[in-house]
Amino acid sequence: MSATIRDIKNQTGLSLATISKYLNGGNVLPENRVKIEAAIRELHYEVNELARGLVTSRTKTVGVVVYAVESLFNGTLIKYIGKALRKLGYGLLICDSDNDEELEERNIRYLLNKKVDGIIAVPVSSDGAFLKPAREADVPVVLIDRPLKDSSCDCVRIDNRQAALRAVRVLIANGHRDIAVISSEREYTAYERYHGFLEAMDEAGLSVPEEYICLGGHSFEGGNLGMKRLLELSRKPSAVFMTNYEVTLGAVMALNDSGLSCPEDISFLGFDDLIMSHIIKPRITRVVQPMSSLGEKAVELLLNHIENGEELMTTEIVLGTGFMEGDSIRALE
Amino acid sequence: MSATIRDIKNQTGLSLATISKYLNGGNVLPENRVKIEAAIRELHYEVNELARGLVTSRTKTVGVVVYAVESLFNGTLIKYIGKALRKLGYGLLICDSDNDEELEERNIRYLLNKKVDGIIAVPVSSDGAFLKPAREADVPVVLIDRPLKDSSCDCVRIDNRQAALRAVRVLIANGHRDIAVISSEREYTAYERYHGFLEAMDEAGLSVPEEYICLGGHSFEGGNLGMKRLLELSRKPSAVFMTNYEVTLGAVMALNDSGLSCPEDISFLGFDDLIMSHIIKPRITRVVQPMSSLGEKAVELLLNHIENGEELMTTEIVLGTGFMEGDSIRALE
DNA sequence: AACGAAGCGCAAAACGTTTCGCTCTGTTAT
DNA sequence: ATAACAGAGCGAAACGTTTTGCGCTTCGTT
Repeated sequence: MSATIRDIKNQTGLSLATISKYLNGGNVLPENRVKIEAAIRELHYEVNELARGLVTSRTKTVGVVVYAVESLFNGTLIKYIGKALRKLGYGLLICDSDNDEELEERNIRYLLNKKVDGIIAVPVSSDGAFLKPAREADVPVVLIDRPLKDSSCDCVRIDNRQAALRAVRVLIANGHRDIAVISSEREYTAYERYHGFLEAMDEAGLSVPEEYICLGGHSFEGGNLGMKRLLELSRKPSAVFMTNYEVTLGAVMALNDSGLSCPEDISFLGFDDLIMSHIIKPRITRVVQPMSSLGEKAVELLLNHIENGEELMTTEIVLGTGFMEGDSIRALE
Repeated sequence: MSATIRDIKNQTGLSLATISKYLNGGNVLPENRVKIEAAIRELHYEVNELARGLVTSRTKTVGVVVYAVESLFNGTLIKYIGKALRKLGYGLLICDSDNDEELEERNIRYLLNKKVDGIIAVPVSSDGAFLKPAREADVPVVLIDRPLKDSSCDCVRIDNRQAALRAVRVLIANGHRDIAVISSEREYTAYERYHGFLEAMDEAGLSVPEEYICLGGHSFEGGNLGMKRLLELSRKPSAVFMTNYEVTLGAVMALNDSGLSCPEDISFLGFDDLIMSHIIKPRITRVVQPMSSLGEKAVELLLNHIENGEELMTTEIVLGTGFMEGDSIRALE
């Protein structure tokens, strides 16, 4: 069908080795370079990556495993990862784990079978077992957003606890004392942000009544139900901290249903700055993650392993977060 | 590193051909089958897809090109496409065209170079030029959502015009006469839905004043600005039809900013049933697309081409739409 | 008992690259 | 002038599969 390196050989009279050398950036005599380039243009030659991969055992493809591909957080991440990867000539093979640990492990195996050069994951599991096949095959892995329990894998993330701590301080500085939190204990990010909240409260000498703590899951439902519960309390909090995008949305919806309004009746502090945050009224004051950097740094880290084979030790990159002021926090007295 | 078919050969004493035949589902003597299976288990053998691909020129990988990977519509589609594909042993290589026709064409070329067996696209372009390289390489393509101008490529989509027509009829049946539309003329889907709207109005003998027609783009901004303009009119419409998800969101936000409310002051008819629709209050009455079927049918169609080489003629699958009642339409008697 | 067909196995040739070890040419340092 | 050496090219062997054509058995039929 399409031209092969052998056709170039026939056309130029050079050997396969020389042409291959040219293709891979080696030095060839200027006259030969000209010949080869002419032949390539003429025959529309393109390297067959499959054949190349077979001998180099490198496919210029990385696998990306996410817990849910339709989540905006992951979609945004995938966009940046893809962009960075393509710039370097790599493609990305996507796998959706559907929040299922078993599927996640199968995905890893699948990608290894496809001979990806590396894997980037936003994992479901926090326990490294699912990465065992990758380690055995010596394929580098970089995690985003969620490190392993034992930190035994490279990871790019934010300092969730610190980000939450600082944000909650703002709430306190605005005079709020009765602050509730809607989060979860299961997911790593949720747990950290929740504990950042507790730390801020503790630091300010404020106590958090049991009923102000809603750990119903880092999901739309979690946020929705949590908020409903809070609004039914006889002594309502003056402010609520919601620890991710979905929870924030769910909570906003619950508020809308209740007839109360923000920030008049209750103040909101949210997390993540994805599309929705702009359209909701009032604009939620929130912690924002550096989405593009998360993706780019992960790619950078992974390619260091792939191309330079850096095996030194596992590195963890912690990026700074931003804070976006909205109109959802009312200053008390 | 890992075991090859040659190791199986040594272990079993059979020839490569026999083992290969077994691997590909051919008939082998029961005793040999047992030997091979034992060896495979023992050596943890797995087919090297690269080598297989080199000789069969099939990679069991399909390329997916979308105009924007972070869009919820595409993310949802990718989830279903991926699921269907994996069931059949195929993987998916994702490319984001970033709404850029030139990048879209480069993406196609890239995928061909990666030797994908087929391509599924939610295209930016409506002109088939970008598919030329795929046609030349004889790689099947299936489009989703947006057919080509000349219908020269397989496509899975809904009947946009019909869906809009029916939906707008509901508005009219509720007593609305002064109906505005926020849409676009550039994108195929927008254009069709807009014309479905016009058809419904025409059918009912209603005229649409110029200023009720906002064609500012199928985007969040388009919806937002369109709605703002409508709300500034001295004679406001009693209802507005918004022709996709982003437009709907933008319009809802504009309404929120205005102090008016839905459905008391104005009625809404939206399009697409993605997460957001649930959290917005009031719940928008809307047209819903069969997201999972769109993805699954596209995969089915593509695999027909890949595995059976069906070349008959281009087929177009048109799926039915649903209608989700919300509380955003006020009945004017 | 002979014969053709069917079933199964084998060796070898592909697929399109990269890489290894070698030769050749020409240049620099002694 | 010569030894040493760097630069560039070459042929051949690899990478791990599938596929093709052919030969051997075995079985059922006449």
